[in-house]
Amino acid sequence: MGRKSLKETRQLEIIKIFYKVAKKEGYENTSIAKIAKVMDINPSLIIHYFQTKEELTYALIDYILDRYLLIYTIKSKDGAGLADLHKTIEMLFSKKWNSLFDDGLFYTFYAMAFREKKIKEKYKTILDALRLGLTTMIEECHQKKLIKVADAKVAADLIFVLVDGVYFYLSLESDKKAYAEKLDYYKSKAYFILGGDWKP
Amino acid sequence: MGRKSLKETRQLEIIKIFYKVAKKEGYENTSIAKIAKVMDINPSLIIHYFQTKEELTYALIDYILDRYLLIYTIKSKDGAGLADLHKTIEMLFSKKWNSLFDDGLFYTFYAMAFREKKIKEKYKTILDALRLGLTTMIEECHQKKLIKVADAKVAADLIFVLVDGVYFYLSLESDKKAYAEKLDYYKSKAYFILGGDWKP
DNA sequence: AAATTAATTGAACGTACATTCAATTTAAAA
DNA sequence: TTTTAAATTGAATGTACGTTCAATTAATTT
Repeated sequence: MGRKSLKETRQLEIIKIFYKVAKKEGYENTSIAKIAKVMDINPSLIIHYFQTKEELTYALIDYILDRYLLIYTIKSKDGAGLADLHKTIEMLFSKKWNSLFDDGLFYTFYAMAFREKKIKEKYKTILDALRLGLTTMIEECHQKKLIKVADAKVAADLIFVLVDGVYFYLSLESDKKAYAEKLDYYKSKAYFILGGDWKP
Repeated sequence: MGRKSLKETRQLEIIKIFYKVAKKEGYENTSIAKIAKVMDINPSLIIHYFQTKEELTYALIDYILDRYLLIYTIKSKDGAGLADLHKTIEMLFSKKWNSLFDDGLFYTFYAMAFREKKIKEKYKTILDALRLGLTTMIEECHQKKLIKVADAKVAADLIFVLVDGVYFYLSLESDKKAYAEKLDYYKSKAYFILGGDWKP
C-alpha cells in the first residue's frame, strides 16, 4: 500500500549527476545545492536519500571504484586463454581504461584515503581484486602452457606497478606523442614479464 | 625609514603552519581562519601576505614540492660515484623519503593538477627534475665504467615508474611487514636495472 | 473514494568561509 | 622627537554551505 519506492533509482540518478558535476568542477567545488540545481530538484531531497554529504561521497566512491573494475568485462567460462590475457594487457595500457572513470576524481578520493580509513579500505579492496584477477588469469594461461611465468602473483604485481607508475607520470604529460610512446614502451615490458615474445 | 619588512619570514611561518594543519586535518578542512587561530594572529594578516587563498595554496604546493626534491641532498663535486647512486636508490625506496613530505597532501594537490594547469606544470617540472637528476647520475657512473647501462634515461625512467607504482599501492598497505618486503623487492629490481649484482 | 505511504517541496537555521577596509600599533630612520 | 612605512588588528560583508522540519503533493492499495 502507498507509493512505490524510488529510492534506488533516485540514488543512482543523484550519484551520476554528482559524478558528472564533480568531474567537471572538482569534488571540493561540488555542493549538494549544485547537484540539486542541475537535477532541478530540492536540495533536501538529496539529504532525504543520503542522510549526510559524507554518505553521498562514499556512494560516489563506490560508483567510481566499480567502474574501475570494468577492465575485466570479458571473462571466459572455462578459464582464461591467451586472448583474454592479451585483451586485459591491452586494456590496462590503453586510454580506454582511462576513460572508464575520471582520473582527477580517482586521485582526489585516493588522497582522502590517507585520512579516512573507510576510503582506504575501499581502495585496497579494489586494487587487490584487480591484482588477484590478473594473477588468476596468468595462472590459468600458465597451466595451459600458453605462457611461462615463474610466479603469477609476482608477475601480476609487477605489471600493476608498471601501470600505476606510468599513469602517475603520464597524467601530467600533455604531449600526446610522448604519452603514447611511453605507454607503448611499458606495455611491451608487461608482455616481456609474461614470458617473452608473444606480443601480437 | 619605516619598519623592517617581515614579509618573507612571516610568509614562511604561515606556510609552515598551513602545512602542519593541512597534514593533520586535510587540505579541504583547512581554512585561513584555522591557520590564523593556531598562529594566534588575525586572519586578515594572512590575506595581507597572500592576497587570496589560491595564492596561499600555490605557495604550500611549492613548499611541498621543494621538500620532494630533498632526495638529492648530497651531490659530489666532480660527478656522481657509485656511493651517490647507491644512496639515491636507498633513499627512493626508503621511508625516509616518505617522511620528507606528507603523502596525503602530495596526492591531494596532485589530484588538483588534473583541473589546474598551474599545478600540473609545477608537478611536471619537479618530476622531470627528479628523472633528469637520476639520469645524470647514472650517466656519470656509466662513463666512469662503474656500472653498465644501455640507456641512462630509459633506466632512470623505469626506476621512477617502479617507485611511483609501488608507493601508489603501498600507501594503502597497513601491514608493515608486507610493506617492507614489497619495497625491498622493487628496490632489488632497481639495482638490477642498473646493471646487475652490485647491490651492497 | 478513502487510506496509506513515499516523494518532494520550501522555508529557515546556524555556521564557517574568504575577503574588505579603515583604524591602530609597532619599529626603524631622520 | 617626529616622520615614515609596515605590521597587525577588528569589525563587517556577503555568500554558500549542510542540515532540519513541517507541509504538501503524488501514486498505489483497499
